[in-house]
Amino acid sequence: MVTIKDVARAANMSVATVSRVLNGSGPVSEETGRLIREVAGRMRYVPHSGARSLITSKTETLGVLLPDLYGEFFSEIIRGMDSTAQRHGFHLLISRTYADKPEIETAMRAMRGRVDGVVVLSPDLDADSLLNLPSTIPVVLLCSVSKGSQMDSLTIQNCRGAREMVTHLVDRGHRRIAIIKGSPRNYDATERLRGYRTALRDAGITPEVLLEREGDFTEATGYAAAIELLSMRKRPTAIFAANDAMAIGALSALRESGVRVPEEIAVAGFDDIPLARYMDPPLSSVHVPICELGERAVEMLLHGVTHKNDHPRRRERVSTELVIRRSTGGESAERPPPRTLKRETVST
Amino acid sequence: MVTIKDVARAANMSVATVSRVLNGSGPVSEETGRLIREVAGRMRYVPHSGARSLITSKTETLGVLLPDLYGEFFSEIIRGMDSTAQRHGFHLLISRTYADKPEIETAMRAMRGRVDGVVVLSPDLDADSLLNLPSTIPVVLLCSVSKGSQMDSLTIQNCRGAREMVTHLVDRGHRRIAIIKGSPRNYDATERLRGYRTALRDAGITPEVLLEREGDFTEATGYAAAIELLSMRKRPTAIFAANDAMAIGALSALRESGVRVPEEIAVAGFDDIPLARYMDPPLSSVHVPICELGERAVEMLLHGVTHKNDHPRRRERVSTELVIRRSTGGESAERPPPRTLKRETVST
DNA sequence: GCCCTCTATGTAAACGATTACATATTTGTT
DNA sequence: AACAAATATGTAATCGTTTACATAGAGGGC
Repeated sequence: MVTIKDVARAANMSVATVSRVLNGSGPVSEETGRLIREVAGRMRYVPHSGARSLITSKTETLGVLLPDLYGEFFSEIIRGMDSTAQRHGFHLLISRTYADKPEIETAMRAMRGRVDGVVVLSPDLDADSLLNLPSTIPVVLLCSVSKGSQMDSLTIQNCRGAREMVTHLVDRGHRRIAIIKGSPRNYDATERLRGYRTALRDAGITPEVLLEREGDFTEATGYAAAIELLSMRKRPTAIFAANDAMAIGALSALRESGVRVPEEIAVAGFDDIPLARYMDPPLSSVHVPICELGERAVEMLLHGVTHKNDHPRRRERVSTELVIRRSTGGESAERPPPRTLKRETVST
Repeated sequence: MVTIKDVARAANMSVATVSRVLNGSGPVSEETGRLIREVAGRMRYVPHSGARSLITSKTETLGVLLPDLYGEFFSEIIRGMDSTAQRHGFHLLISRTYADKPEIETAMRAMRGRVDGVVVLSPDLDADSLLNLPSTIPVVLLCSVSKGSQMDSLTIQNCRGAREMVTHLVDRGHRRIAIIKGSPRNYDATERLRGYRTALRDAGITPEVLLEREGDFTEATGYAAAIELLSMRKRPTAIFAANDAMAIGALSALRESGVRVPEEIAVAGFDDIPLARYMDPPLSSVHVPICELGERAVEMLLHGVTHKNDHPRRRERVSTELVIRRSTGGESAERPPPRTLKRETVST
C-alpha cells in the first residue's frame, strides 16, 4: 500500500507539503502542486482513512440504523440518503437492528468512532424513549419523535395525509369507513389512525371500534382484516388501509369474495408505492416522497455534524400528497406512462 | 472521548494489559481481566476504529457497490448481506453508483482503505470488462461474471429458471410464447432470454423475433410491450416477462384491453416478489432467494478476506424455483397465509 | 543595508491503538 | 536449593496522517 511518505519521496518533497497539496491547505507553489498531484495520481495514492480520522477525529461517514424494513421504502430511503451523503463527500455505514433497547444500544456503540453522526429509523414507539441515551454525536430520528427533544427528528405528515384521504372518502358519500391499522407500537401507524379518526369526527361521524382492524403493514394481515370486515352484518362501504401493502392484501381478499371495488367497497392505501397504479383497480393512495425523506434526514444530520452537535434541535415533517385512482372511484385519467426510461431500473 | 490510556490509568494498569484483556490476546490474570473489563464498561470505552485499523490494517468493514436498484431486490439483498456481515462482526459500507467505468473506479477508490473487501453488483454487462482493474482487496461480483475470472462471482440460475418456466408454458399447450426482455446490456436479462430460447428449441419451436419485445425491468415497459403484442395479427397465447415488475405491467395492459388471463393469454414473471401472489390473477413466477444471494455473497467475500485474497476463485450460482399460480393456469391452491407475523415488516 | 512581511517548505509531535520485546514474579523439576 | 519454564505485566516502537512551529529565501519600504 502506497503511503504519503512514498509520494513525498517520489516527488522529492516532504510529507507536509504533499499533505498540504492534497488537502488544499496552506500555501504551495503552483509548480509543486502540479508535480505532487501528478505523482500521487500515477502512484494511485489513496490516503488511509483510519490514519486521517485518528488525527482529525472525523470519519466522513454517516451511520444509518434501520429496523427490519421491506420493500420499496428501504431502497428509496437509502437512495435519498446516499445521494445527499455522496454529494457532501460522506459515506454511509448501514446496520440493521431490531428495535429493542439493547440491540439499538449495541449498534450505536459499534458505530461509535466509525461515524460522525447517525440516522436512526425507529418507527417503533418503545425504542424512542430508550433512545434518550445522550449521544455525543448528532442523531436524527426518522419516523419517530423523541419526547426529550434531545435530537432532531424528521417524520411524515401521517396525520394530515390520512385525514385528507378519509375526507376524500367522506366526500364521495361514504359513512361507514373502516381502517386497517398498523401496529399500535408503530409511530406512523398511530398517527395515521389519528388522522382517520379526526377526519371522521370532522364529518360528524363517530369512530366505531369494530371498524378499526389491526394489521402489521403486511399484505397477509391486510387480507385477513378485509375478510373479517366482509363478515360483518353491517359491512363498511370503504376501507382505508394504513399502508399500500395491506391495501393490496385487502384488494385480493375482496376480489376472491366477489366484491366489486369501488362499486361495493372503496379501498385506499398509504405510501403510494410504484405498484399502486398497476393494481386492479388502480389503488388510491397517499403519496410519500420517500427519497426526499432520506435526503432531508441526511441534510439535517450534516447540519448537526458541521455544528458539532451544538445547534438548536429541529422537528421537521415532509408533506404527503393525495393520489386518487379508481379504487375509490376516481376517474383514473392517469395512464401508465408509455416506455418512460426516466428511472433506469435494475431489478434482480 | 475516552481512550485506552484513560482506562489504563483508571485501572492502574498499562495500556498493553488493557489491550490484551479487551482483545483476549496474551495471558492475563483472571482478576485483572475482571477489573479492566469492569472499568472499561463503566467508562463506556469504545476503541477508536481508525487507530485500530491503522496498526492492524484491517477495517472490519465490507463495501457494497450497488447500481440504481429499485424495490424488493435492494432491501432483500442488503438484509442478507448485513445479517451475515454482522454475524462475523463486520460492518457494511454502502455506495450507489452508476454502472459506468469512471463511476465504479471512483467508488472503488473512495472505498479503498475503508473496507477489507467489496461486493460489486453490476448487472450491466459493460461494467464487467471494466472491472478488470486488478484489485488488491478481494472482490465478489454479483449478478455478473468476469471473463478474466480474477474475482469470485455469484449469480442467479437465470437460464435454468427461465427455461423451466417456458417449458411449463409449453407443457400447458402453448406454442406461441412471447417474451418481454430486459435490457440487452443486463446480464440477468440476457441469461433469461437464453433460457427462453433454449426451452423453445427443446420443444421444437423456432424462436420468432417478433415475439421478443424489449423492456427495461420497469412496469411501464412491461405495459407497453404487452400493448404491442396485443396489436399483432397473430397474438401470442403466453407472455413470459423477464421480471415480475414487467409482468405486472403486462397484466395491467391485458386487463385494460379486456383480455382474460390465463384463458386467452397466460402470463409469467421472474423473481417472485412478495406481491406476485396478490396480483389478479396471482402471478406465476420463478422464485429467486434474494436474501440468500446477499448472504452467500458476503460469505464468499469473507472467505477471500481471511485468505488475504490469495485463494482459488469461485463461480457460484444460486438456484431458483418455479412457482406456478393462476396466471399460467395453475391451480393456485396457495392461499395468502392468514396473519403470519413471521416477518416483522415495517413499511412507512 | 536593515528589518519586516510574505511565501514556500521542512521537522517533528501528536492521534489511539497493537504488539514485539523486556522484565518481574511464580511455579515446577531435579 | 538452583534453575528452567511459564505466567503476568510494562515499555516503547509502530501504523499514516495532519499541523503547529521552525526555517529560509524573496521582495519591499525606509
